Amino acid sequence: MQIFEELQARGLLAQLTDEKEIRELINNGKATFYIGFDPTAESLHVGHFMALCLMKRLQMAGNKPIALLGGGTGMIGDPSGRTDMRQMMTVETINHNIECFKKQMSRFIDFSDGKALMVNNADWLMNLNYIEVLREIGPHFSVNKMLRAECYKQRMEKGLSFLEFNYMIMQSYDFYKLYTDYGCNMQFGGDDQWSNMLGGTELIRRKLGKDAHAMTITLLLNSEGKKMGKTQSGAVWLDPNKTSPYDFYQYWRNVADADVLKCIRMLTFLPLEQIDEMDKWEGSQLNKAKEILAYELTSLVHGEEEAKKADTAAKALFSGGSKGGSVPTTEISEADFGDGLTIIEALEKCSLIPSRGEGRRLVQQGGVKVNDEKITDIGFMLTKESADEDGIIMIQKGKKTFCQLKITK
RNA sequence: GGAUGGGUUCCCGAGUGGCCAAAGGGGGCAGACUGUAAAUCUGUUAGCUCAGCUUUCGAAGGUUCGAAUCCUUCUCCAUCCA
Repeated sequence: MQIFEELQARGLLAQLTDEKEIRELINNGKATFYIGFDPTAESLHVGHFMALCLMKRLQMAGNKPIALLGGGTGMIGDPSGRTDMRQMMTVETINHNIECFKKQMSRFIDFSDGKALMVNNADWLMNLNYIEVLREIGPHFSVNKMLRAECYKQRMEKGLSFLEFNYMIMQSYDFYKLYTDYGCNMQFGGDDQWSNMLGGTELIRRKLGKDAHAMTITLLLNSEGKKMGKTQSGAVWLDPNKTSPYDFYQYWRNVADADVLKCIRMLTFLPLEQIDEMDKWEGSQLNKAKEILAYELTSLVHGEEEAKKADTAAKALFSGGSKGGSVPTTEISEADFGDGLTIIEALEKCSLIPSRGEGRRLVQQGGVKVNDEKITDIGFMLTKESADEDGIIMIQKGKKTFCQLKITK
């Protein structure tokens, strides 16, 4: 099975400009393709991860990837599919984020010996001359057509600023620039990028009379149609300091039954035959599939060692309550611990609650356990006797959230 | 630039002088049931030193014993006209 067929079988392909051409190119390793990443945060997230995996797969098949960092486009902010304008980022933030992106990307993609390129569109976008651009590029874009683009639909009701409206033009220009400078003949991206990407192929055709191709990756949606990789408190980050390997593991361990197989297919590198086998699993057997998903992904993102730790921690906690592995730990000095902490103070210390009021409520509703024993008295004191020989007190919030409070000398 | 409508708590959305920390829904959190799933049911959802107090209804002033509600100015958004 060749790379194109594999991508198809994994359900990764969404829209393509020309299926036959693209198949031909990537199966024969003749594609030089780019994927753009706007530095919107200081860490990559799951959506980026999918794109990077795609990059890796195609690289392994002999194609040449270009990772484009959006130092210039990040100054504008992509309005695609959003209901309101992004907050504008300062130049400092953008540069900081770019540095973070670079580090993370190098862990997934081999950039050595020109096997892959990393470029920053700030290098050419920042110095454009307004009038020149208008005359060179402007005539090739129809405002009517742009306004009809799917990605602006939501914005036609709420309002779209001229700043954001120009995003598509900048992205199109990127593709044009990469085509002329690096022979980049293909662009990949998330499915929400489709109209922006078509802008690029169109521009290349109009300006150079050449064909370039675009292909989008299916957005990873859950069975309710929402983007995966998001939690209440924000995205699931790849940076271990922003989302710990344990939390990362838990996120995937907890996906809905209906989504497990899709996630395994799209996100892991497990052979398709093995996945098809799992497809037959049902009911509580799917729990096993979730473990595999969580383990595989954690291992890809954080390394095998971290994956093992998260796995042991989870198994220990959910089937007994003993400690071990990488359970989130909060340390407290003996002096700070003093004669003891109230249960509320302890919850606060472990960042398990956003406010003390919430803590009280939790305790009163029976949502807190200490060393596996339910606490319902809000005046409950943790003392040194609560700790085991290693000075650890296991605090549990709800069914799934654990934190060990460790008293250090 | 002109006219009109609007900005309410995490989101949507009621509220038009005291009974308002503000209806209802969504989402979140917790409990029950389970498989760390889904569905369902129940409770809860501004903060604190929690039967009390403090901060909140775009912003700043003002009227009033008392303002999310009335007045003034400012600001932001949408629609229509230019």
